[in-house]
Amino acid sequence: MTMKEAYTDRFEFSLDDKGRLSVPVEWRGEAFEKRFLVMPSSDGCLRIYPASFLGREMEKLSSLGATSADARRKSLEKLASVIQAAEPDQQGRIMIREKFRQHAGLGRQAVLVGRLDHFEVWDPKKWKKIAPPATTFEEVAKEVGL
Amino acid sequence: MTMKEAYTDRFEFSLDDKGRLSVPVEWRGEAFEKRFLVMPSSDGCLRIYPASFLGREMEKLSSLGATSADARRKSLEKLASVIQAAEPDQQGRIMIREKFRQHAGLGRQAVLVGRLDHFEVWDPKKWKKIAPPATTFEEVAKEVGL
DNA sequence: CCATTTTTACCCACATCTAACCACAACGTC
DNA sequence: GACGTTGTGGTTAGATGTGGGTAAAAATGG
Repeated sequence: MTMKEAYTDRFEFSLDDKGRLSVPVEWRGEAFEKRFLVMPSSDGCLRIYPASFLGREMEKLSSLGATSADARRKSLEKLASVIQAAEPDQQGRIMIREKFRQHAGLGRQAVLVGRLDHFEVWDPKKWKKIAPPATTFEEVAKEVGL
Repeated sequence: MTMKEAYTDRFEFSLDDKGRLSVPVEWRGEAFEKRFLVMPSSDGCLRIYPASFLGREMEKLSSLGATSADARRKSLEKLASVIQAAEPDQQGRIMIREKFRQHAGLGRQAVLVGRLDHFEVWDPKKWKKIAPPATTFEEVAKEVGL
């Protein structure tokens, strides 16, 4: 797998009454994909992956034993039923359906959090509650063993 | 792993009110990367790594068992959310967002400290307090056993 | 099948911010 | 001195985030 560029940093942007959300210019380069999948997350945010995510998952299926692939396929099919595809308009915004905004409790503001191969969208209040209080390099280095 | 060139020496440069900081010409050669990751450090400075750092870490993930990769991924994702990517302008300066300047307590001056595969950015006052007093080659040679 | 309402995509407008450009003093080299 | 480089500071054209209008498309309902 070739990694091009990673989603990093945090941004706070506004959602207009049409449900449009700007994707930060930092995540718009040639190395980034221009099509996304919006999925509800169990921790109360939205996870937004590059569209190629599904293709990769489906490829993984074919390199799996028939029995274990079957269970995975069922799970993926379940996931597919709650995924919204989204493509930015010419201003770089993606439209997030109301169903999804509701899931994340989104109002007029949203926090976008970079997570390497994808990013998350949070309601600012929720984010403040669950955000780690100043993540640092050393903290993670210890956990990961750099 | 191919080591190209190492970040060495110390420099004191100024930060303008736009948050721009010159990268020393000593660290600008062809052998150095032209894209950086700015990360907050727990000792109150900023750690600045070549951008390839993240790519290498992500590749390590894919060559790991699914279970142990999961915990590592979570940690790396946490780190990603507090990383700012930065690219020098045509004068060789990188823009450091206010969020990060605040973390390091940076004013109009900054000390840049070479750390082999990365460098650190310090507020001059903080640096004076923690700076090691005049290390010499022989001293370190004894410790390391050169 | 057509009429009506709702939704969506495209376009334009605009304030703010950024990045490219220019300028220049300090320094070092030839 | 003439020249180029480096660090530093401003100016400005263009990009960016945001809002709204409108026409096309889709959904809904006879």
